[in-house]
Amino acid sequence: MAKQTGNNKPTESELEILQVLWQRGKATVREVHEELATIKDAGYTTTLKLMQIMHEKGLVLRDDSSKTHVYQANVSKEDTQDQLVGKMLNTLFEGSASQLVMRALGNAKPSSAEIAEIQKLLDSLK
Amino acid sequence: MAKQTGNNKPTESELEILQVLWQRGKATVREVHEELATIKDAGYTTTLKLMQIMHEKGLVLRDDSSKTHVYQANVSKEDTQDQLVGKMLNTLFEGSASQLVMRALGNAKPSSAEIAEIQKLLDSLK
DNA sequence: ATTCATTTACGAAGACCGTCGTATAATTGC
DNA sequence: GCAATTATACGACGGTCTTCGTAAATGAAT
Repeated sequence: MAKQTGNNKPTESELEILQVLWQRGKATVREVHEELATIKDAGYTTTLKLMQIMHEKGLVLRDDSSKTHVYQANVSKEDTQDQLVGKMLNTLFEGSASQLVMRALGNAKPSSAEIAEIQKLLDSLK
Repeated sequence: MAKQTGNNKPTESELEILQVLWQRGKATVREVHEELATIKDAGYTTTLKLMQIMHEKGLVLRDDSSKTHVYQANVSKEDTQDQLVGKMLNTLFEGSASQLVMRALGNAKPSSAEIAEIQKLLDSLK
């Protein structure tokens, strides 16, 4: 999976599309569009155009051997998460991960299973 | 401190300015600009314009009783953090706070003091 | 008072983003 | 083969963001 080069972070709409691609692995424009249609409404050509631009940017790979092109993500979910979490850490939490964690945990009540999982990670960090 | 109304989240540049205002409490355009100059270079009027727009949007308060206006944040750091963390949770972590936490903790090695603090919060959540 | 520096106000340019309309090409169904 | 459907390509528009130039107002210095 290609490393993300610096400051070309995906936009909001591109993230939505990446979400679908990360989940499905490969997908056509139509498939992505239908799935997106459940959470927003935009025309088919809008999704198409966005995915074409993402292809130009290198955010996705495209198999155009048949008429209906098949897309897949070219950036990993993990790298993207790191990139955006990192940026948020700098611009909003002065680089303090624990502050971010406190705020995330404080608001979104995690289940006890999730708490246990974090507990485990915490132990391994000590 | 005014509640943030829905989807008018501050832009990247506006966040940089808010950072300065949160830190200093009150500040003139010049002061904000000088501080920003240490991390980016843009003209003075650029900072001025941004702060004027932020004032229109209600992101900052302005005291213009003297020629040199004095600004202060009109949105709290905490609300802004919640707003952006929440959005990131939805668009990148499928609403799972623990996943976000894991990723934040995994990358930015927290000190043992920070770990202890998170531990405490975790206990209180159980 | 006249200059000089500082400040605000304002407009506008350039870039990017999301949106869509429309044209063209390919495939399918009859 | 031909019409209908489905896909891609492409241009363009409106909005927002960042940037800056320039003019006008204010205040300070001599």
